[in-house]
Amino acid sequence: MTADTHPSIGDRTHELMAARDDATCRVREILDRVGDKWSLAVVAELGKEGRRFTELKRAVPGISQRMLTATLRGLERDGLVLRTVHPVVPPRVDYALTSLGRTLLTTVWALMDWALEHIDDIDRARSEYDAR
Amino acid sequence: MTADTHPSIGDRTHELMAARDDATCRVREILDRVGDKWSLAVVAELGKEGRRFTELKRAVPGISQRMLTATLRGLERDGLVLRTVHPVVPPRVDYALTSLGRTLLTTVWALMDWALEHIDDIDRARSEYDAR
DNA sequence: CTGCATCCGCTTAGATACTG
DNA sequence: CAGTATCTAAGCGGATGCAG
Repeated sequence: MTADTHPSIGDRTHELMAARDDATCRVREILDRVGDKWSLAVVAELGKEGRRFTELKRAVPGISQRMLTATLRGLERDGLVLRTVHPVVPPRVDYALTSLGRTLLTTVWALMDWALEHIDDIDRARSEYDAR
Repeated sequence: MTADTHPSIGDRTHELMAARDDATCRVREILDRVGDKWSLAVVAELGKEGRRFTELKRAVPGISQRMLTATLRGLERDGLVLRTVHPVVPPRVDYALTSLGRTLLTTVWALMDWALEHIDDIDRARSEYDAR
């Protein structure tokens, strides 16, 4: 299957681009993890402080139980969120960002800054485009 | 940031969190724009240099004509990509990042750095989680 | 309280064929 | 070369009911 049928691009260029292509690929993986509908909101919420399940549900408007559970599971699986179960009745489960999760939060804030800085430009571009 | 020392949810806390909630919301908008399956790869590709349609199709493995068109339209609509049509036969259309698009690229690179730096941690966390 | 199981509609995106 | 149009399959996510 893997036949070298793409000699169109020069070898040197290919090598030089390899690192960045790889990075692009990795970023896709990252975006696949945090780019879904709810992960970012949950991470941002947990960035404020650790929360319980129901607190999170209240804090993230519009999220369903099902999606909150799924989102937390995914984040926990990726080592971004720590889940702590207290063996009491009624059940109590605390969620908090891990150190890895906090480094992500920092990076995400950079994206937030970009968003806040340029959202107006994008909205304007959109309006102009849609006007045609 | 939060001068309020009480962790209870009150009006002041709500106000103080409004800015960050808003930022979270904005980032969701941004992620809705660039967080799809192909936008980032296309932006990264255009970050190297301007490209023609078919060149991009070759440069982004796996993308279909349909999705490349849709992705480029979206990026153009948001003012991130400039589309230049040359009235010649056969048709020639060049795509390039706008200055706004380049600022995004810079931010995306920050995310790339994070990805490259922590992807191993995530993979490890995943493996450990899946082992259970 | 904190989930899991099920059903189901909607959106997304891949494949394919066609056009200027 | 650079798209558009149509069909279809897969997956996301919402609502609801049940359980430990």
